[in-house]
Amino acid sequence: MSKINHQPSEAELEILQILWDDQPLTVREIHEIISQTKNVGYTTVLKQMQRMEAEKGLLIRYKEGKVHYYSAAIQKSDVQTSSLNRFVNAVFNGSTSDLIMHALGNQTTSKEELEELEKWLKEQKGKL
Amino acid sequence: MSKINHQPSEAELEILQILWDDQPLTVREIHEIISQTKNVGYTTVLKQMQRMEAEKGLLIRYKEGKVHYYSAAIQKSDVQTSSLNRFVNAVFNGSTSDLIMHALGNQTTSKEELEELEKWLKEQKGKL
DNA sequence: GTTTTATTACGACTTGTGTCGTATGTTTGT
DNA sequence: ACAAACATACGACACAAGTCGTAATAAAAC
Repeated sequence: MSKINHQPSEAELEILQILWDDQPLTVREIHEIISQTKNVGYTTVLKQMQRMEAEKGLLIRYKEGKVHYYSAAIQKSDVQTSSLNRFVNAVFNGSTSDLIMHALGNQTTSKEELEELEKWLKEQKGKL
Repeated sequence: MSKINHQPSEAELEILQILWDDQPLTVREIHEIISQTKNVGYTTVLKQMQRMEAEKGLLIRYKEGKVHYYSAAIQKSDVQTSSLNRFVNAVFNGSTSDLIMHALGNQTTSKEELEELEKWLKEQKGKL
């Protein structure tokens, strides 16, 4: 479990999520995916990724011919864990159970998610 | 359930949390509480609160003699709900169940907690 | 009533994030 | 070999957040 220096911003998270799903990718590929939901220029995404690579250690890259391929330099679960910690402290006064109650009370929780959660719970109970 | 315009920042949340716990308070009182854990100037907190009152609608205040008393202008649960939504989208790809699994995996989860959660799950499924 | 003290108001600076425009370099098709 | 197409590099700007110094003002102490 490596340490995360600073919370990635939302735009950075968006890029990381895409990469965690499928790595490595070029800037163009990332930009195409982001463009589907957001109106943002190619150089914007490029710059963001360059900063994520050079200034923060969020991405790594290698050159192949003309293009650069990027991958995430940090683990998804590490980012999720540290993000969650910060979040629960800032918004729920550190109370994880409060967070969970709110999360469950939220309408956007789908039936599929509930079932997935049930399955996971059964597994956990088995482990005890 | 009122709409939250923009996610309060971490410093703003810190002030809001203090107020949700005990309202109304003066700038000096808030500053004293924050000073216990953070080294920050009085005018910093003041400015923050002034911006939260005048520019964003996060606080309300009234004058009494020389001092101004501040209160939160938004509900804690509203902020928590909207914050949680943004957060789960940005960090967990919108999957509430992933969030919950991480939250539970973070700490030692007792059998009682798991069963409590199962009960909640059943209730939620009933509501769908 | 004048000085001291507390409180608010205002302006300024710094850093980080998001956003591009333009310049420069590299392939590739002809 | 040259032009068109495409990728990266670099610099710039706007905006928000965090920070504080100093000025102004009001209350309290003398």
